Amino acid sequence: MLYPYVSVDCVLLGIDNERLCVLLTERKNAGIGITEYKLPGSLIYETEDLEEAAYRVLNETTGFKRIPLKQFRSFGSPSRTANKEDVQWLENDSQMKVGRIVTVGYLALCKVRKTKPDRVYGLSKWTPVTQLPRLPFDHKDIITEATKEIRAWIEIEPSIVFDYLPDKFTALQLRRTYEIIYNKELDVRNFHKKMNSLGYIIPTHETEINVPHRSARFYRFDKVKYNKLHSKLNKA
Amino acid sequence: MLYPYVSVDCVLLGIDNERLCVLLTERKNAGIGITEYKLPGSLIYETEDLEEAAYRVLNETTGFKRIPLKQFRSFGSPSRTANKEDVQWLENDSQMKVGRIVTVGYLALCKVRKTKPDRVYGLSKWTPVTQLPRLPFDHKDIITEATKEIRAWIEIEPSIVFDYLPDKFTALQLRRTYEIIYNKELDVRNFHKKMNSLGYIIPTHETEINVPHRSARFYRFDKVKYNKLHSKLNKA
DNA sequence: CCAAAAGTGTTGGCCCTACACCCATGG
DNA sequence: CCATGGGTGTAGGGCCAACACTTTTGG
Repeated sequence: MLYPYVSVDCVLLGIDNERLCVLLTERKNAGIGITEYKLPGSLIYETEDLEEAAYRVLNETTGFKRIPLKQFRSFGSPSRTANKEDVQWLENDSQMKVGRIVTVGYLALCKVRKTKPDRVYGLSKWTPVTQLPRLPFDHKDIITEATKEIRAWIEIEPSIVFDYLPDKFTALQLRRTYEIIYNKELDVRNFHKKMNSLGYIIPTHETEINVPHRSARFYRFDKVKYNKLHSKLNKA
Repeated sequence: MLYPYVSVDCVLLGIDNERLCVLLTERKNAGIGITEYKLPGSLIYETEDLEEAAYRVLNETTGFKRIPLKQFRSFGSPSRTANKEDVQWLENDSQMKVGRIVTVGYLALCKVRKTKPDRVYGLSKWTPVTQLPRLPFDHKDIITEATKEIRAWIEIEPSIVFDYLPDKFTALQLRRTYEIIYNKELDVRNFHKKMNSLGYIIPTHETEINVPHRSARFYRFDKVKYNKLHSKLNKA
């Protein structure tokens, strides 16, 4: 049974074509010939924890099950449901009468390529955060808050960027990720130095092939070493 | 009209007798001769924003109106309301039937002395976070999360410590505040240097009187200078 | 004169920044 | 041979941490 007072919304961020993008899902039943988008989200079930609901949405939308999702803020203005069209759509979709809804925002950085269209949510689409379409409720505000939050989160838990990257990645890919998220250029040499000094980014013996320039080395993220280094910090 | 699905809880932290303390309010109607405590909190009203509700609770409990309150996390486990006694009390108190409740946690650092007992909330009591009594729902978890959060918040917005301190304060008072919140000793000389280098902590010409040792200078927090310094950071 | 806290400078290490050149590869 | 990105070292500045003594005041 759905609990029609509280929802979760997931802001899934990824990088596509050198732009920071957010995953939007198609609104089903928006009307004939009309395609509208929204943040992936759902009313919670009566017996479901908030985090559980967020992981359900993540999985239904992307197929991912275990990437770290962070609760970053709740949104509860009574005027969230001021737009009658939005409420109407939600009532159709959930088959419930809804009044005011407080929503809990969750955030993740994840791979753009691997997401898939889904039975539950319909088509989804990675959209640059600078080119958002009209969105229902206060979804634009939620996205704005989420993009601010992601930087703070990466500083606390740098490992989340490796959920976004492929298992083997080049120094350039990692650098670009930081450049796009922080929206500034980073010095190549300093970046290499820092990367090598961390101890948990391990050079492999594989390199790129078939590139029209010197081939880049692939690196991998060593989770075990990372965890050891970070568990020490907690004690200090 | 109360909205019996969502509540706010305020974790008001302060320092008393060299210990980090949290404000707990008396549960009214707990039973004859029994004194029970809880976090100051309330169901939200139907037309009230979350932040509005949090400020209402702050004001009703402490008389403070404008100190910065930060939303830090929501708690929504279905088992929050597992304890029937807690639910019973809440139903008595609110005169409403309640089932599951999602609560939004707010956090502030504030002055211990100036709080006052209140008509709405009954007596309140500053209690060391290491000596909490039995608390209803998941209030202990909420306090634990809040004490973790306060450090991160001070780093982002150092001005909040001055809401806790009196208008004129000594270097020792400020240092003790940091020592207690971060739970480690700070070097006196380095602390003075840092304090003087910030530019928004202004020495006054007043000093302590009637102390059995060299009297300390009072400092004040210059909000205007602070804001100027910080608005530059936002642009960079 | 004693106890208690106030106040004050210097040094070394670490980390961050800025900056320029040669290397490997495919076309 | 050229275009493209890969990969490397050094020097200066700022910030933090460590460290000890003299001053003031009340009792």
